[in-house]
Amino acid sequence: MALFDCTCEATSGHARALAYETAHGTFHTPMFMPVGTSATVKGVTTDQLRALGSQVVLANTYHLAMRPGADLVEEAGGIHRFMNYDGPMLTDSGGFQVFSLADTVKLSDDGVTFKSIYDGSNIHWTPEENMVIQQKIGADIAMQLDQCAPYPAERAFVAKAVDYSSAWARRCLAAHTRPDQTLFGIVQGGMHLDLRLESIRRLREIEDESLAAGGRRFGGFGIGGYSVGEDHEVMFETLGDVARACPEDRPRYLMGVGNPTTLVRAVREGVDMFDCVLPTRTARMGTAFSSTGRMNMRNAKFARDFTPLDPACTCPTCTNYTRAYIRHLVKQNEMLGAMLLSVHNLHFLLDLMRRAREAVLADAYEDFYQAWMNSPAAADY
RNA sequence: GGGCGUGUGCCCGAGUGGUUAAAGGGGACGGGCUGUAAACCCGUUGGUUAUGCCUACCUAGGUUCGAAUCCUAGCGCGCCCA
Repeated sequence: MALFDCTCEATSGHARALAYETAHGTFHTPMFMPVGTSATVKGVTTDQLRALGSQVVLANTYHLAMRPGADLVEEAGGIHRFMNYDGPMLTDSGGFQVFSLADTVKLSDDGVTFKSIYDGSNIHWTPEENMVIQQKIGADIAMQLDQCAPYPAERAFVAKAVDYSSAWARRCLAAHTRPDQTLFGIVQGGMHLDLRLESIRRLREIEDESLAAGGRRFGGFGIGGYSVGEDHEVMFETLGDVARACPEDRPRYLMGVGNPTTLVRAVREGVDMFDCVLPTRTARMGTAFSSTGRMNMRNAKFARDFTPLDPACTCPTCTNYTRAYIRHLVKQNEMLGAMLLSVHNLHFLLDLMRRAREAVLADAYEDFYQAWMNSPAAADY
């Protein structure tokens, strides 16, 4: 396989099992990607990530550009060497910060202006400048600069977000040159199917033009702007049509979604990749994912429960520690509690997608889906 | 033995006549977290036969229309003097 080749190994209904070649190894879908915003998956070492079977790990362009700075990461030998992770990596462009830090952001046709959360300074990025930064950081996959619209939002506002995002997609693709890195486009359009399809149409047009001019194409399609406050059912009204309108020969990446049931459903709609802070953030806050549903480890009912966190789980946390101990750590605000739960929650989602992949390879995804939806956990996520 | 100070809800602690079932922390209990400004945020936290009633600011008396708040005595604790 050549760099960035994408092979479809199997399908089962709309669900797919892909193999995708990067300079740091091949990753296989369906897949969940742990989020390591500031060049660290909080509380988890890269050795542990490897042992958990983590494939792609995310980092964030906005945060790394502010601290420690893209030049420093480049000087360190790139993001992989800097954080000691030799697997595939992906950087989000900062598009999510256009949403999450909206109060400090100004948009224009020429890009985005942030007020740094670190020191209050103003940072202006054109799409080209964003590409320069992401290429210095050096992840295997860069995301285009985009605008993630909130929900609810006026249709005109969402349409404008599509305009900005597609204009910036064109400029990002033209500016992206690093040979060992690929660039994903991002679909916007909120909960409006016509805007979503228009967004996809423009991305395909942009890469057709690029290819015709001897340029590159997108390595995959990010589906952004979901999970921004809407009910899950609202997302599923359009997600399947959106996913399947994306090119069939490349990964479809539903950005920012980590709810287990949502993952199982989205794979059935043809989505291949996911990332989310949910497993690690909820872990730090004391919540565990389990085969029987969510467990708030602060709850008094676990005080004298000397059984494993999830008896059905094989992760290091579940094989070595009890609920009572983890509750004690969480209640005392001991950092080990957050670390053990982070490992467990990541294992839960990584393993869920591993089993989803096996089901696709066996052309039995519908059975896997039904089994999950009928499990005690499904209703709890 | 004498002087001065102090005693508040599970804990610490504010309050020094009425708007006080009593600020604020902590703890406890519960909830939330979705391309990470989050080891964070939000509730509840005297009892009850509950738009009321009861019990409560060391104890017992007292002043007052009204006291956690003022007075007296006792008890506990702290510091200083002997």
